[in-house]
Amino acid sequence: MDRHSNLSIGQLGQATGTKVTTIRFYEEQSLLREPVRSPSGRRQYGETDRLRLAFIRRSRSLGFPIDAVRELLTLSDDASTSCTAVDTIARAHLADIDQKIADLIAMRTELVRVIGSCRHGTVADCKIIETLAPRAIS
Amino acid sequence: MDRHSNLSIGQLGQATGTKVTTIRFYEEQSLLREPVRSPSGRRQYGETDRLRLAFIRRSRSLGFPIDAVRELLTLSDDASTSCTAVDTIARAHLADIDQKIADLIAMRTELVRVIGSCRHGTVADCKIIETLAPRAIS
DNA sequence: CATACAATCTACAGTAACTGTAGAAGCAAG
DNA sequence: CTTGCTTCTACAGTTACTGTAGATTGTATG
Repeated sequence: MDRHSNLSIGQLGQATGTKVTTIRFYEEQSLLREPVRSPSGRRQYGETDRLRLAFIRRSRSLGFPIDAVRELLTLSDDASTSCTAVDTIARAHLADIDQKIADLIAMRTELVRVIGSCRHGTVADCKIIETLAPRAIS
Repeated sequence: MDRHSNLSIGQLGQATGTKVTTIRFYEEQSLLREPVRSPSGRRQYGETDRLRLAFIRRSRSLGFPIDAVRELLTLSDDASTSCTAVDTIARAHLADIDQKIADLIAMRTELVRVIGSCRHGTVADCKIIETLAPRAIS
């Protein structure tokens, strides 16, 4: 239908906000199929490729790891798949994100506590260093 | 004073919750000095090493990158350094963490929106896939 | 003492998801 | 024709470890 846009790798990159090297990387990872080549060996892409890459980029921007993106692509290629599989992947990823947020907040809380103890003297009685080192506490 | 504990690398690992390979890695990264060796070439650590490693582990658990830990160690080695340098590193790290949290929360918000649109049909009319792919939206 | 098993040694590959580089070749414009 | 940009392949570097192979050493038991 519409694969006649004939984009160079640079143009595809422009169109999707993707670096050229990253596109080649996705190809190597089999997220993108190997494109048609020009007589001199340059990659030529069409609208289908652009849409697929856009899908990949959007998934990645939501933090889905490459493996999950690969699964999502496979699922989306088969229109009869149950959407439940898609939902499962997305919820697993959400749980991951929640865990990361929780970890970072815990880290942050502790770090703020450490920073708050700084009295801006010399390191000799620096509370930050002391807090980091069990040495000076015990 | 107290460097006569003579710990094997395994014992040092036990004492600080660090894997043996990680300890060797820290040595390679010059976070830990090269320890004394036994006649047969095995590493022997003392209390000073244990404290230094504990400092590293605590810093790492707060998310300080290795380079920052290296700086903190250097600073803490010179008792006359101004604590301000330490404070600066810690605050920079805090800003980093805050940015990461903000990014994750934005991601999460968007992901929840995507997941919420799932009606559990087939992929053919899966809102998650649609949301990921610009194709079906336009 | 012999033997088995655990711990240690060095050196290197693998992880995640790219990014950057080198060196060669193609392509368009002046 | 030359300049300069894009593209090509192939490979190294990033972060902070983790795991593995193959060899050696130390320890405990029979």
